[in-house]
Amino acid sequence: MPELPEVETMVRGIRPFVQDRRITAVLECPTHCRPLSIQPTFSRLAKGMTGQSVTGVRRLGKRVVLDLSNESSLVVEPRMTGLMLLANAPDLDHLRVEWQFEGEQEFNSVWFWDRRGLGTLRLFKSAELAEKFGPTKLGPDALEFTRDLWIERLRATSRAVKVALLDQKLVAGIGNLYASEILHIAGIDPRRNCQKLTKPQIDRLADSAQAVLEKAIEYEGSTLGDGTYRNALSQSGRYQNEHRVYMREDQSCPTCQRGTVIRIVQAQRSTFYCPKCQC
DNA sequence: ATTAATGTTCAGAA
DNA sequence: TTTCTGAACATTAA
Repeated sequence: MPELPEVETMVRGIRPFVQDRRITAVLECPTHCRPLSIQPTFSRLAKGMTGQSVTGVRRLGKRVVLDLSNESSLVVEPRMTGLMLLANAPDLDHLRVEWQFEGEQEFNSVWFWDRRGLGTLRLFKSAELAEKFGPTKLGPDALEFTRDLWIERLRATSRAVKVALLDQKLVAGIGNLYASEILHIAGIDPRRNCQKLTKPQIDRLADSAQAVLEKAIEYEGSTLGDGTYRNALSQSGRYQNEHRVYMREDQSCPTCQRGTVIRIVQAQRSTFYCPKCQC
């Protein structure tokens, strides 16, 4: 589930213990699970990272990027259940990779933990990275959007607005959970054709996206019922307590009180909304 | 005991 | 060209 707020929380959590520190070892954790997708291979990744310093830690859409002193970057894609941890892994069996750092501070390792194992780790040269995640592959970050950019990008497709919000080429960082929450606060029917969105609706969408994502970062993301998502210290997020529609099927609408939240399926994913006040 | 669902991405088909 | 479908995997709920 890690979407923009969760990945931003991971980046902020590990940055103080990773930035400007030298990597002394990269280790594959013992596990009974199938191996993760690591490119080019685990041993090449370990060789390319060991001895390097981390020059920066940043978020690229829903990915965590560690920039290294040798002009290469590690791209961590948590997908469904991946976590970047400084301590307190939920269990040992799903720990995948450990990076150890030089010196003695409060935390001296970072782990990648992934229960489902759909996450990926990739090491790129700077030039490859720029190409792989350039503007043709990844849209502008959701937090960087302006109203004009929303208008330009949404008007260019005829898909349902909920489906368009999940398109990382259109806008980077929004996933299934926050798409429903954003559209609810904006009062927009998730099935609405993007080309039929009015100017006031797009203005509301722009405001709502900004507000929801910023508040979710402040609350350190959403930890759902299965408790998978955790911050770098393995503590739960708090934004799930603010959810208005996501996973609240049959509950009354917090906006209009008249409607009941319903669940529909779009692009094979659940969408939650209030049919009374989202139109 | 099967089957469906759960967050994401991408290749390949329509 | 754009949009849709299914698969990658582990775990839980019905």
